[in-house]
Amino acid sequence: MPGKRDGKTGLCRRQESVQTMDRPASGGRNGRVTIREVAEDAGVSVAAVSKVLRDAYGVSDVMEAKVRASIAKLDYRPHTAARAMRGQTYTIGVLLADVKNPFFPQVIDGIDDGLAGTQYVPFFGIGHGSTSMEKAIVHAMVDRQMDGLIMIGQRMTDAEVEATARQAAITVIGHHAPQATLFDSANNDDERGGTLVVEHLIAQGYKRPAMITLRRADLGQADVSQRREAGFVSGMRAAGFDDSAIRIAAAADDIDDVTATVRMLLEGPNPPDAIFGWADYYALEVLSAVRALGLRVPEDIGVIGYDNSPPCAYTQNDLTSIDQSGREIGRNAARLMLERIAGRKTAEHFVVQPRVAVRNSTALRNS
Amino acid sequence: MPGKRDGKTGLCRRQESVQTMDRPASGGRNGRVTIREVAEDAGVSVAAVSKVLRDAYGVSDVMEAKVRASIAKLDYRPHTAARAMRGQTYTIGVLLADVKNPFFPQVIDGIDDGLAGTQYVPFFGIGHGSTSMEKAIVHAMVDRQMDGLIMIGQRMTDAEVEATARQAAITVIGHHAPQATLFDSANNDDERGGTLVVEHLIAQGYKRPAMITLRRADLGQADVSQRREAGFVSGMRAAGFDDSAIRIAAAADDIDDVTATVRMLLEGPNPPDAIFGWADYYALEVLSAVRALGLRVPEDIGVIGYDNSPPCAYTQNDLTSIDQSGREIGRNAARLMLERIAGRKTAEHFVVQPRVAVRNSTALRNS
DNA sequence: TGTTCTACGTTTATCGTTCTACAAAATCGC
DNA sequence: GCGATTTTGTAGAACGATAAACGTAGAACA
Repeated sequence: MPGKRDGKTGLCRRQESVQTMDRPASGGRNGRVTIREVAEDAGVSVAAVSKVLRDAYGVSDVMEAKVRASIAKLDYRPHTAARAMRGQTYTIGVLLADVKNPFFPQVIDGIDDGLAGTQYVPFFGIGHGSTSMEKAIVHAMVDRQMDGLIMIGQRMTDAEVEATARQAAITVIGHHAPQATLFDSANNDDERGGTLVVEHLIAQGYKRPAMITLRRADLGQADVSQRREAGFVSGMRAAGFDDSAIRIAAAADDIDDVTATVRMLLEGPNPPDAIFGWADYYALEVLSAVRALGLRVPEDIGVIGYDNSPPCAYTQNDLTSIDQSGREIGRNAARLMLERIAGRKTAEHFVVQPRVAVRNSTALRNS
Repeated sequence: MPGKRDGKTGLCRRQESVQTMDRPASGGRNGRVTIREVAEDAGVSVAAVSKVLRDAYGVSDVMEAKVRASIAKLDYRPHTAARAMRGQTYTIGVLLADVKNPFFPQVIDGIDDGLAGTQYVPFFGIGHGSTSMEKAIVHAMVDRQMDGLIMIGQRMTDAEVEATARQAAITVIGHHAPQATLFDSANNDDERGGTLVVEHLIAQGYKRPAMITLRRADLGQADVSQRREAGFVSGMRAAGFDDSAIRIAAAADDIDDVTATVRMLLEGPNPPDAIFGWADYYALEVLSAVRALGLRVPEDIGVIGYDNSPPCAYTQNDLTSIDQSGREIGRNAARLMLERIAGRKTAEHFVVQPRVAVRNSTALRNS
């Protein structure tokens, strides 16, 4: 018995139990108005109300008016779980790889923009940077019959995403899969962005740029950090650097490791004079590390990030960054999602061009 | 059998659309394994499977083993929507007042801790600082039969929360309602925290502390910013300040307004020598503003925040802050929630004591 | 020995929607 | 004015779980 819920089935001898009214928090309807009551009140059939709700075909203006009046009068709200049994849930699951990344709020704003005025509501799952947690969340979303999933910065493989795509519409953000046919994507051109970084640093007069990127075992070529690395490399080559002079250090997603990696770079032989953090939240930690070493930014060392998230603008950061129009990306992701749900069967991959948002952290002038 | 799903009622508004047979995106089961198939495979009744699933009373070990084997073999996952019709959804809705606040991730980690090992999954709704949006999200959560709601930093009135509490178990975080009986809460002692700020600043030698707080029309006494203000005021009084010397300026949740407010304070008569931002994300903007004015921190002006969120530790911020043990709060909120769902009927209000996390931004020494 | 209790398992009604199939009414074409 | 459509509306079967009610067999008790 211990550990089991609900010790009483029909076993109680004294069955006279008074039907208490108090509804515990869980289960059971709470005097919720149902579609049946609305139908009764409006003097039409249940099916008619359902049609009005879904904006379906075959509803006269007069009937619609009656039904809407009753809905308003009774303050009826459709029971989403019941809907899910037959139709849609009008719910979009959004998987956030983590909640600390200051870039994501912009994307979320964009998603909200794109969903505004529809019946769809976004709910968020937070992956905490763990692939297994991401998978669990995706499962939980599918179990809940969500109509579509938007995944931001997730690290699942394309195959895993495609498997899920058979159960719900999917749009990925921060993951390049231009060849994918079963799901859509919305991104900026991360490779171009990586190259922009080099071009900007060189133009500012820096001579020895290095990059700090994300260290993870499970990254594939589709990952944004890898694309940015690729762009960085080709930019460096184009600027005349020998491959042996192109330095990319990897650090775990953890301030201590980022700090240690920065130290290693700066205290080693031939230290860089500018560091590119693959994302703002890395670059902000790079700033912290170089300041802790007593270096001046931008004179002793330039720092540049990626995302152009709000903290970049703070005076104490004043961080140059690559703007990837997060809000625009979010807006388009929502649009793609709605189109998929509406029936589009072919894949679409939205890409926006990045640009440099110049601030003081790379303000070294050509000497 | 696989019969004709989706003849799709020839009812489309315009008859242009040719409905294809497979609709991955919306509705309909996708070859999902059902409880019935599990029952058949295991050679027991569906009720038996259901009992195993719910860990309910009346299951022999041998039957449980059989059922679990079949579940594993068929990779069965319960259909949450179907469960919601009769029982629970095993879903906890978490309302985040906004995503930008760097304090919330800690709380979320705590919630995850508290939910780990249970069947419950948290899903997040994001309020973007708008009360109407908060209400919409709460509605959406209730519509989806979520078993409980944890609200972080929301601004709804107690009456509104209590109305919702009749439909789902509720725990609030960042909102003081010690008298509430229908829902639980988990907080730090914000009033004490406000006083701690004054005590710390005075001990460091600052002479004229001021506070910058949140300006909103709809704040009540239950709100954390108000509690912190109250603590600040009583701390100042205890330190011997006359009421006329206690300055609390309000700024909208917006970097430009915070910057303008800081300017106004510092360029006005009798400027403060230390500023307390009611939350870290305000204090970080205060730091930005004072640096933009060319002031040195901590010599010319001390700055202190509240929450002790990760960015405080960055060298460029090095921000003293009040630690309110967010993770602990989150953990307890989850615990309270699970207890409520399990049937607790009396309210419980968890409070943790705040403490000062000293850093360089208030390092002025007694002269 | 008969009665009660307990443990375990099944049958079946039910939750609130959607959507197919069908009927009735209105409109159209000629 | 009459058949052929189109429009508007309804009835009722799912959807996949939960849980109340009940059956049965054996153990414990008297």
